[in-house]
Formats: sequence, structure tokens, C-alpha cells
Amino acid sequence: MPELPEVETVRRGLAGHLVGRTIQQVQVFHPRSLRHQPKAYESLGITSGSLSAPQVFSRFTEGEQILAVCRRGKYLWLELSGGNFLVAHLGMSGQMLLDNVDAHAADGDEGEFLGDGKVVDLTARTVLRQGPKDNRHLRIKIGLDDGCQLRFIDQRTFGYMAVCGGVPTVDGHKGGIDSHRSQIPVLLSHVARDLLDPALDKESLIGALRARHRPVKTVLLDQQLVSGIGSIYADEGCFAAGVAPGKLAHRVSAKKWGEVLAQTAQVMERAIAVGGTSFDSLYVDVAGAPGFFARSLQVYGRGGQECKRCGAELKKVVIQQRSAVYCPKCQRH
DNA sequence: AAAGGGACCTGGCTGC
DNA sequence: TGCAGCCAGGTCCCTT
Repeated sequence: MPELPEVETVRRGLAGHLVGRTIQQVQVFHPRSLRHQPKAYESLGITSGSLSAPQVFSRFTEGEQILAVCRRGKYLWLELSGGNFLVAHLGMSGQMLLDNVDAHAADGDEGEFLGDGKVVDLTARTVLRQGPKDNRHLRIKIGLDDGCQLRFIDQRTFGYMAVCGGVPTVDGHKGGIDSHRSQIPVLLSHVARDLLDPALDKESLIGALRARHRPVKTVLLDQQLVSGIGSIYADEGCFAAGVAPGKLAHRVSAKKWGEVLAQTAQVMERAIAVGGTSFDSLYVDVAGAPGFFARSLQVYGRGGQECKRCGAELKKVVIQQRSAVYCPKCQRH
């Protein structure tokens, strides 16, 4: 599941190839993989309904040079030379694969893009070198001026791409990792800074967390308070800090919250160092390689097994309709 | 404004 | 073996 470390791994892979490149052609194969929110259209100065979503997407991306590849929390975006942004979210199963179009030329085309706004959802008509699975879930293809192509593949279609204008960041700091301007995409204006953002104001974050009468895990997952944390790193961060995920946020001291945030950040840093967490083929980097942090997980996905620290049986519980695993001995309520 | 609950989606797993 | 039903998760939206 792509959370901050996985998205950062992808961002680094993309940044190495995309910065300075120009987008030549985009193709959209599934309607759900493009988001077209009114505020995005407003920011682009176009009226809703005048153009189809694929038309808007190609109009504002084709011919644009990529200036930077940025990230905030689990969101990625490309800064485009025209001043707009190509936003991407990997959802549950999104992948960004970079490959050379020449390597696949002999495999045939994956399908047809209907430029008049219709999109086609392709089934496995052809087989790419990596296998038919990649092709079946191909959602968007972006061709670059150096002959390479970026393929957005997404089995469960929770991920998406979108194009929009920017808004100044509220606090005037840079918009995200590697962003060289003080703007973020308007679609991400509601997303809080993440734990690895140098401009994060930890004091006010702790204040906001302690104002909530909800479980610790629930507030850690709230992207409007702090972004980038998903189920995996929430469980791992809580374990590392010795706090039960079901403990109510306002009953955790400011000092302890500082530990939770610091430990969670540290876990994510270590995950980035090994390319993120892969359980199956759903998460891979831009070259299709998995990450190796799964073997370092202490609690996530280990309900019923022994705690690696004390040997007690790890407990699996449901918190706000989401499962959580913790050690009843090592983590306090 | 905060909190709670459901919807979206699909492959893999469990149980009959 | 086959089938139905459940589970996983991130985000958005609606209701209370």
C-alpha cells in the first residue's frame, strides 16, 4: 500500500528521469483514473462541461516541460512550465512505471485513445514484456520527448491523475519536497504537511492532535492534520512510541505525542532507505522493483503473532472501521 | 466544527 | 471443485 515512503521512492525515481523532459502525448484508458473537480477547472480558467476530462488533461499537459517532481504526504505532482500542475495519487494499487517506448515497440499498441473525449477500458489484448497484468490495468500513458514513456497502472482505480492550477501555501514556505516555488496544486490545498517536511510546525500539530477526541490511530490517518501516514506506518509508529492505537488523542501528553511523531518519522525514513514496503506486486518503484521494508515491520499484519520485543501475543482490533495491530504489553492505553 | 458511517474497487482468501 | 461472502485500504461525501 503506497504511503509516504512508497510515494517518496516513486518520486525519487520519477525525478531522476522526468525533470527537464517535455510531455509529448497523453493517453487515458479509464474514466475513473482522471479526476475533474470543479475547483481544478476553475483554477485553469475553463468552464465545467465545455471539455471532456481527457481533453482538459491533454490540453494542459501536452507540450509542457516538467520543471520538478514534488510530493506532499501521499500526493505527487509535476510542476509544469506553463505554471500548472499534474497531480497524481497512487490510491491503493497505483504504480508509475518508466520504460523506453522502443523496448516495447514490437509488442504492438495497447489500444486506442479516442481524442473526442471517449475513453476505452482495455482488456489484455497484447502482452508487454513484463506480462499481461501490467497491460490489463494500464490507465494512463504519458509519452516524453526522449522516447520514454510513463505508464500509470492501477488495479483498483483508487488512484488518479488530474491537472490544476496552483495556490500560494498558507505559511509561505515551499510547497513540498523539491518544490522551488511557493505554490502547491489547488487540489492539495486541504492536505496538511507531512512528518518529513522541513517546514512542518510540530508544536501546532501536537496542539491540533490533542484537541481531538478520537483514537490516536484515527487522527494519525487524518490527512488534514498530518499527511502521509496510512495504516502501516500508523501501527508501526504507535508501536515504536509505546502508545496503544486506540488511546484517545486528547489523553496523550504533548511530550508523548512528540515521541509518536518522531518515531513515526523515523520508521518512514528507514522504510524509504530500503525502497518502501511491498507485500505483493501491487507496490513497486518506477523500474518495477519491490521495496524491502515488509521484513522490518513490527506489528502491521502480524495480529496473533508474537511481539518481536516482548513475546506477548499481538492483538488485532478494529478502530473506526479500520483494523489495527498492537502489543498489549509494550503499548499503553 | 467535529465525529461517524458508508461508498468506491478488485484480487485473494475463507468457509461451506 | 465451485461459489458466495468477506477483507484490505485511502479518500471523499453525506449525515448527525
